[in-house]
Amino acid sequence: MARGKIQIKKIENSTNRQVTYSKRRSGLFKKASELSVLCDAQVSIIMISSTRKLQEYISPGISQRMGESLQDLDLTELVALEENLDSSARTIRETKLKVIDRQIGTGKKKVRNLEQIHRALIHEFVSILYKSFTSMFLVFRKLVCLAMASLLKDMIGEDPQYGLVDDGGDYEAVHGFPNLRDRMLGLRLQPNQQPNLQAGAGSDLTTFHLLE
Amino acid sequence: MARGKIQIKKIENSTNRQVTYSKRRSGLFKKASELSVLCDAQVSIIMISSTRKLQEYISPGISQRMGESLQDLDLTELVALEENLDSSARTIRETKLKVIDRQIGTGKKKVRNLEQIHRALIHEFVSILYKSFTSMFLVFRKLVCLAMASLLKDMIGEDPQYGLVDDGGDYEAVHGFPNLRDRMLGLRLQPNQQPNLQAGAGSDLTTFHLLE
DNA sequence: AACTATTTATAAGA
DNA sequence: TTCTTATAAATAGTT
Repeated sequence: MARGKIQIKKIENSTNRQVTYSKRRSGLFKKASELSVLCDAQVSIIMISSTRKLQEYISPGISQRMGESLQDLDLTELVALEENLDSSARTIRETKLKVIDRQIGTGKKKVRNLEQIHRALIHEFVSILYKSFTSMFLVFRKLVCLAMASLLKDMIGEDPQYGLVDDGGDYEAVHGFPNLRDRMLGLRLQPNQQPNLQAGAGSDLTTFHLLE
Repeated sequence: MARGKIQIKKIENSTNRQVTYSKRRSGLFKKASELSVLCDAQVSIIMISSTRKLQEYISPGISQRMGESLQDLDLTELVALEENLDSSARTIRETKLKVIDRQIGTGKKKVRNLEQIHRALIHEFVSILYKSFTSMFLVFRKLVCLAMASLLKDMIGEDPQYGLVDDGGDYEAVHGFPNLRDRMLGLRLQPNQQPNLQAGAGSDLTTFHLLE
């Protein structure tokens, strides 16, 4: 868009492609940031470059209860969040039932007003749901990253020479590892494992170096 | 950025805010699309407007094995994907072990070459991992949306008059519903439930109307 | 939805 | 990587 018009097709030159990626990523994140402020919206962007780097933008102010640093999230948070969600839903449901009780008690009238209250309750409930959705995604991504880091550690781990002991060849015992689901569940017990993660300086931009 | 410079702060006028949201969302998604093509990258954007609409952009070509329409995903896909991932990891591990065997068999030489092969295997493994990550996110989001739709159905469901039968007042039995986790697990058994979902016409833009 | 005067983003070059 | 700058693209305010 500058010293000449370009065609929107893959840039074949690898260097140019990376430079353009970097520039346009900045532009995209800036636009996302402006949009979230101007329009009071929540925006998340996840990108994976052709060089296998995962980078993301998450607009601030996602949730007062779950807005803690990404680094501090673990699976227990997910459980807490779910309980939080259920608790909120329960409160809303109970309020609704009280309203229904009252309406029925006064003779099954004021249906229109009841419907308005009902709508307001739904509104609050959905608000909680969508906040939870965003938060749960963060937890989920965090879990996957931790599991990936854990798997990778097994493969590139402490053994550039594969740590092999020529003791008969039970390689499977040395190299075997549990599947991703077991690993994710296992993280519940060891929450402070750190992936090889490089956070932007206090900003909303985080870069994960997936490959050494 | 046109007929006058603006300050990047919340637009207080609701109409203007929505108009700007719509315009800038288009711009953001266009930029994302261009970036993914130009730089051969994968880009996902998730936005929630101040009017409680969730919208997303996902760059095409995510995965040949999981790239099916979002509408067709369900929890069984997640399980299949996980098995797929484990299978791939196993293949890579076995190949690696064969290479190690051969190297050891020929006298524990060629360590440099072995390391190169090892790196290539890691590379392939990470490639599978990040594809899986993206796919798993899609499945996860889909699950949450289904669960949310299911919960919402309970609240606004078939009963504008709350479907109450004045039979003694066991409202809890009528209005009680399982928690989100049970609901998500339950979806495994009823995969074709549809949320109130409105997909863009074959494009990469999907809008979820979270509130009627 | 369209129209433009401006601002902003950015491609190419340094 | 960062800067410069000519030019393309995005968009704020208006109709």
